[in-house]
Amino acid sequence: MTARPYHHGDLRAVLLASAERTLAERGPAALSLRELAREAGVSHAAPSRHFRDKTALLDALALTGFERLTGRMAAAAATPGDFREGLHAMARVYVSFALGNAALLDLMYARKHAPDAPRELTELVGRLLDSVMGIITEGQRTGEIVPGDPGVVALTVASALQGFATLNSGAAPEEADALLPGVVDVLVTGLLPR
Amino acid sequence: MTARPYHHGDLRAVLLASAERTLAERGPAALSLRELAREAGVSHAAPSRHFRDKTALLDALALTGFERLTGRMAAAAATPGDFREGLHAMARVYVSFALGNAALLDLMYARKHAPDAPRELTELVGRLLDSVMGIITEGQRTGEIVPGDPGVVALTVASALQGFATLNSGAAPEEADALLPGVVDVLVTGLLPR
DNA sequence: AAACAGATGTTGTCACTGACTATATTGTTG
DNA sequence: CAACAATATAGTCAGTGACAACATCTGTTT
Repeated sequence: MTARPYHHGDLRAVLLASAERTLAERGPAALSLRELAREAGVSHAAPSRHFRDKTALLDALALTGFERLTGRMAAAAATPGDFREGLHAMARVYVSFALGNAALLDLMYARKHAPDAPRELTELVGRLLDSVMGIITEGQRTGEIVPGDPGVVALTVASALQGFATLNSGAAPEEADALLPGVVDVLVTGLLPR
Repeated sequence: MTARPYHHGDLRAVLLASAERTLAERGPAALSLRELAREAGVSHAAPSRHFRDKTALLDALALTGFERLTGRMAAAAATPGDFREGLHAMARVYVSFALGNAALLDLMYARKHAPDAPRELTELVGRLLDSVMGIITEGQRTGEIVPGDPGVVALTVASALQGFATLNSGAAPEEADALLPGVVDVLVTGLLPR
């Protein structure tokens, strides 16, 4: 059979998958278009047919990352249970994604903040905040959560999750898992004595 | 006088300063040892006398960043006032550094989490957490803060600050300044109604 | 003061990279 | 089947990080 067909057939997807693996295993500096092409068994210029330049590939990678993360967060937000359970569930989802894809998450936010960031990226991040906002407004409706601007409350929660991930990246996952519930509870009850 | 002395005199410091400027203005991808050398007016191989390789320069840069940040945080922690004021002050310091040096902060944490991160980096980050821990234990001593593992409380605060910075990087600084006090207050009072 | 040694800087080179151009092959559609 | 778009190839260019060999400077020791 076709020992090596002229057309790869699925180059774009293969390049993205390969790039994500390299990113996770050897960091962003080790990511080279030419090496990706070699791994895919195509010529060094083939990737340019699917990504105008390296940045375009990174943007596409960041996009897939946000899509997956947003999907998981939306799913976690939709599972039944009281507010506190829901918050812990979302925290687990976010942090487990962040720690399991640390380099990718770095790239995601780095590209999002780039001056030439594509519109889709910022939109997806908005939807991510929406999923947090959802359980906040729901909790406020049932009286389980302090009233006030839900945007600020959601931002506080999202900030804590993202920051926790950044500060614990590189640490052993079990360690982070052990710390997370306590952090979420501090978030829930606040710093002031009750 | 010496039109261009053989010895630059201060190459290491100039390279670091130039690198930080380039990082802030054009991003990490635009950082090239050769360009730094050109800007400093030395040959392309001169930087290797001060930094074994590019990573060593980045590590040194990350180190200076943590030194400055840790210093400012310690100063903020030492200023008098009640707990809530102190917390707001530290939040302002951390976030203003983070937003004013977004690319550098990225680099700082990226290098800290690298498998070959130098020991000094992790030590400095520890001292940074200590400065947060300081006002927490002090607040607990005076009864202004909920008792419990101060490490977990400090981690929650630090996480929220770091995450806030990440989520608001790229936004206008005034916007972040407007949001931060509300976020800190949510952190202080918690999500549960009182 | 002369000699030395170590630090600092230079030139030259290598393999690798991202980007570009021109060309070849394939698949599709009228 | 012929035109056309999509996809891949080969070749090339300037820029890069790393390294090696050599040059110059500076401080110290004798």
